[in-house]
Amino acid sequence: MCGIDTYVKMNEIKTNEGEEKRSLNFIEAIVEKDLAEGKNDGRVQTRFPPEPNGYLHIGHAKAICLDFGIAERYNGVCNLRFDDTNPVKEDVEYVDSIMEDIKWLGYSWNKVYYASDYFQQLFDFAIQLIKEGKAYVDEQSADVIAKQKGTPTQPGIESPYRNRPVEENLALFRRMQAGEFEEGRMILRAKIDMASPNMHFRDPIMYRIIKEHPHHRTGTTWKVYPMYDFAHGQSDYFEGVTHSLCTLEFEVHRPLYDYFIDLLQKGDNYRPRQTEFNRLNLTYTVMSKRKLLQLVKEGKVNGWDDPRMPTLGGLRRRGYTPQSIRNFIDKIGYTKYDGIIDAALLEHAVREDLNIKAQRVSAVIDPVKLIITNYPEGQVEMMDAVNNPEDPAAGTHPIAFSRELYIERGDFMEDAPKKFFRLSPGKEVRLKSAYIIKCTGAKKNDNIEEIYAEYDPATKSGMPDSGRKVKATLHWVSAEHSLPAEVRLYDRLFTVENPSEEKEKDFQEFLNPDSLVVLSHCRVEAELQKAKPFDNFQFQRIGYFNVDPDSKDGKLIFNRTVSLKQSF
RNA sequence: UGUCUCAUGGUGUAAUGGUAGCACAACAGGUUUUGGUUCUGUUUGUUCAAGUUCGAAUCUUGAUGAGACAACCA
Repeated sequence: MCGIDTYVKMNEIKTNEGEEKRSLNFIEAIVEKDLAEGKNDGRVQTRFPPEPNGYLHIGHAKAICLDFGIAERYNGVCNLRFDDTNPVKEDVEYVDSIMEDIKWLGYSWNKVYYASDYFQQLFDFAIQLIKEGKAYVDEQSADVIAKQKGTPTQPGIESPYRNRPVEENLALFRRMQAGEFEEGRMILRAKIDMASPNMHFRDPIMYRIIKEHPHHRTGTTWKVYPMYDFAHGQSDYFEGVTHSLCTLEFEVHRPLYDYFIDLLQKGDNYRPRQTEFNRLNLTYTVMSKRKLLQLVKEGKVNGWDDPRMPTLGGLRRRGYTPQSIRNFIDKIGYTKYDGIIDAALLEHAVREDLNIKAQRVSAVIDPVKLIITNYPEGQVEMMDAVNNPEDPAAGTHPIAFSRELYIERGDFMEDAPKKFFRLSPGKEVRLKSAYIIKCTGAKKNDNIEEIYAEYDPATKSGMPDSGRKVKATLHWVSAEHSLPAEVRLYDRLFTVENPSEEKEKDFQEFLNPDSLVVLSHCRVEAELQKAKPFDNFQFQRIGYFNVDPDSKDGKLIFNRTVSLKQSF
């Protein structure tokens, strides 16, 4: 059995010359060692093996980047294989979405396989094992079998059907496939060791009967379906996978993986090996597919791509770029340590990516009117607004300036404390891309209704006299020339800090009812009329937003990707 | 009274037996037509104990702690 002994010390690894200098993760180290030892004829092949029973989430992205990344790095191939051995849970809808999400992330597979392609081969292999006396048909109920299995600390006991004659097993298994028995009536088990300290060796189930749910690809051809443990390793072997990468919870399955491969292998210079890495855990984030499915089914969210979901579709609608997700995965690395990643790291990754890409536009989320009392009524000036200060080549776009503007309610204070740099009576600020103004007062009626200011014509952006320093710069839109829009600020869907907490309680306790806040009546600059779904923008000083694909004729909806590091 | 796996700042991740580094987070300061960005700096770490060694995060032994495993799920 391998374990720590497969871990390769860095000093045994020689990196190719000219290659960027970065330390190998432990899986790359294993691959390089295998290559150096001439294993598998120098071939590297991986696979990404999702079960088509849900949408891919950020945790899958970690596996995808590894599976495809390893293949890319070592000139190998990575195939997509749908692990569709349980028709009860699976659907073509998921097959399609999974392929789309992988493509969106920027990866392409060599071939698409389905575990169901191997149903005949697996069936034949099962027959072989029965003939060799290594498998038997058990007619006990699930309940009884579970009890006989023992516990992790207590050995199990053997089934009375364990020593059934080979011919009887063979006949029964064939009759199972012929559809002669009801679901749950009997199963095929491997005859291994009911006293093994590894629970998975206590005569694991190889096949069960499923008749009431047709398979999404094979229809009703099959009445018996292989279990994961009897399908996965063999599928790897049939395909020629050399490095079967999976998450830590499959560690205990590896001896069984090896057991079946041993029985299958034909003594060539090839053998698939399973290596486990740590699954992604994110603070505040529920990643369990079962629970995400529940949220969808109970209508707690609007589908799998609801922007509050940690699915790739949800992140996409929220405005995350594929590059930002790949950068994030790259930062967190692969180890065998089961930790929890701070969601701030994911947010940093998208900020970093969007900062260099996103166009800056003006939007006023909570508008209050600002009147420039000394600006001629009816006059309109087109100002040049910088598209992206991080990218001079991005150019500028025009934005209309007029006598009546909107600014953020929060950018004005009647009685400003010392640390408040923005607008208050008697104080000067710059209006971004426009003039320096001085506040002369405000009309109040419970709330501030209008703010008054005078502009200094000599301070127009870009003019010689415009260099005067003021403490703050505000964003604004022209009242007449701006558009109404809807903005959705998403908070965290879950308030759980540690994913292990959710195991203890009903995860719905962690649902945050305020996770979706719709702000209507916001005003955005007219430039945004040109925006297309999924376009990313940085709203000045507010955060990163993307255009929601739900936007309909003229009605703009923006989802917040992430707020700026600090905003006031 | 099981088997397997893991343990490096608050979080994650590096380090041929030889200066414990990087990123995020936090804090402080410079630049700035947005309190953003950017730049600089600061704080915080090898679970414990014994051993081997000139020298241990790294090797050995023993503790301790954490996770996984008892679906006719994957």
